[in-house]
Amino acid sequence: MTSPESARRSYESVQARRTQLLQAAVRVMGRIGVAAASTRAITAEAGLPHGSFHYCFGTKEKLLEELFRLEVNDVATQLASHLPTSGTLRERLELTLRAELERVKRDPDRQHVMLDLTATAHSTPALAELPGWEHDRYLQIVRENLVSSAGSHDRRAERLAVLVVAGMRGIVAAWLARGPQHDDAEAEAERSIHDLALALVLFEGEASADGS
Amino acid sequence: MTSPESARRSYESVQARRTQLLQAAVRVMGRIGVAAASTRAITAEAGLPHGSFHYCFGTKEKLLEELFRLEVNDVATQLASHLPTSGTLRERLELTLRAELERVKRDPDRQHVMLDLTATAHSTPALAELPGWEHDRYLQIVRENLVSSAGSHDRRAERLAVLVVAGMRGIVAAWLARGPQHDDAEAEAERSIHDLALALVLFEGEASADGS
DNA sequence: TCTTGATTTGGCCAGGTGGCCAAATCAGGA
DNA sequence: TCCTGATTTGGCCACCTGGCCAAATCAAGA
Repeated sequence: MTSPESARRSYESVQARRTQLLQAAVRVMGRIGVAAASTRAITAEAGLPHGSFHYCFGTKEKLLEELFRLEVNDVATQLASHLPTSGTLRERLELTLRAELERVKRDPDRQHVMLDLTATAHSTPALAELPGWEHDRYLQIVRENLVSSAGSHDRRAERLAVLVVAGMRGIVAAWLARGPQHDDAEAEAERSIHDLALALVLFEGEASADGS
Repeated sequence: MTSPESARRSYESVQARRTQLLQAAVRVMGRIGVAAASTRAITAEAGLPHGSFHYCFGTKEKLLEELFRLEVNDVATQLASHLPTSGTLRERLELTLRAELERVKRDPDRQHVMLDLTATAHSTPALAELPGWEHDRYLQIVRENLVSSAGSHDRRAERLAVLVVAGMRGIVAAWLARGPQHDDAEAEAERSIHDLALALVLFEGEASADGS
């Protein structure tokens, strides 16, 4: 009976459909950008009819918000799971920065989607608070690692964490700007990580001696 | 004869109309984002009829490319004009970073437009090379200043410049993520600049002693 | 004066957009 | 068994999008 063209889809929970759409969204956004990823483009990528979009999310803004939160959580999880707990401060800083760069290199389009989502959120009132939340998220993870692993004071770890996150962002942005196929980009990023880790270690040493 | 509603616009050169549209574009993009800035929204902001858009630019992509180049040139000019030529390395680094932060604080929407344009360019084949060109532009300016002003070797200045630009990007991004009205953002950015300048000076000192 | 070319303008087009809905379909408990 | 609520689906809507064009208007040189 179930001939191919008249085959009706088996029923799934709304949650299952939601995750399908979210995964399809990040794929298609990585290919054509956030702005060009229409509700129809997303449902088509997921192999679902257009009507399912409104049924599962109601509004495109809802999809964007949920996608942003999911992606940030995923990045935060990967970041947290690669934080080193032993070694010198310099080694730990290098490993942290390198792990983040490796994550971006593993799937550059995904990071492009994150940056595109952040830009979109900035000019969307309902999503305007998300970039701040995202930044605080990364900051907290790095700070707590520095406190628990280096045993430094909260105040000192905070200042160091801010520089780590800022440098991380800048190094990743530079690598992305050059493009994944650019050869020099990788070497420059590696050198930046090496140099930044050294600079931060020297800064930490200087600061722990002096009280500034 | 020239009754208000039938008053025809006085003729201007295409270039004049182009700059009108470009200025209107950056205004409206700062308000509603790059993606939402349609050709009609831009012409309306400029007080021109819709047809003038195609007459002046032909394609929206052309407007985007020209706008990107203009904005990058403007940022680069402001950056170059505020580069210090005297003082200790630490003072010069602080001034450079602070000048860039002040530029962003002077008109945050403009920086949002830049980031949004960069994200858009990444998923637009015709504009894909612009982000790399932008990054190299800033890098070159900072590097040349370090060479001429600090007299350091090209190789050393290059590595320092990369860290300066990366840190600059990260600090500005952090400030923007918090939002212009957030009080703590300003203090944190100032502290980051202070700390980063110190870290880079220590790095430079260490590197000039050792040969790594 | 006439003519040539640049500029202005409003309207037109095919196509895409987000959102919505009612009818069809199904799963599972009463 | 029937029935209630969840799910699916295709089509509909008003609106907006980028691009285009021909007629109207004007400036300035021949």
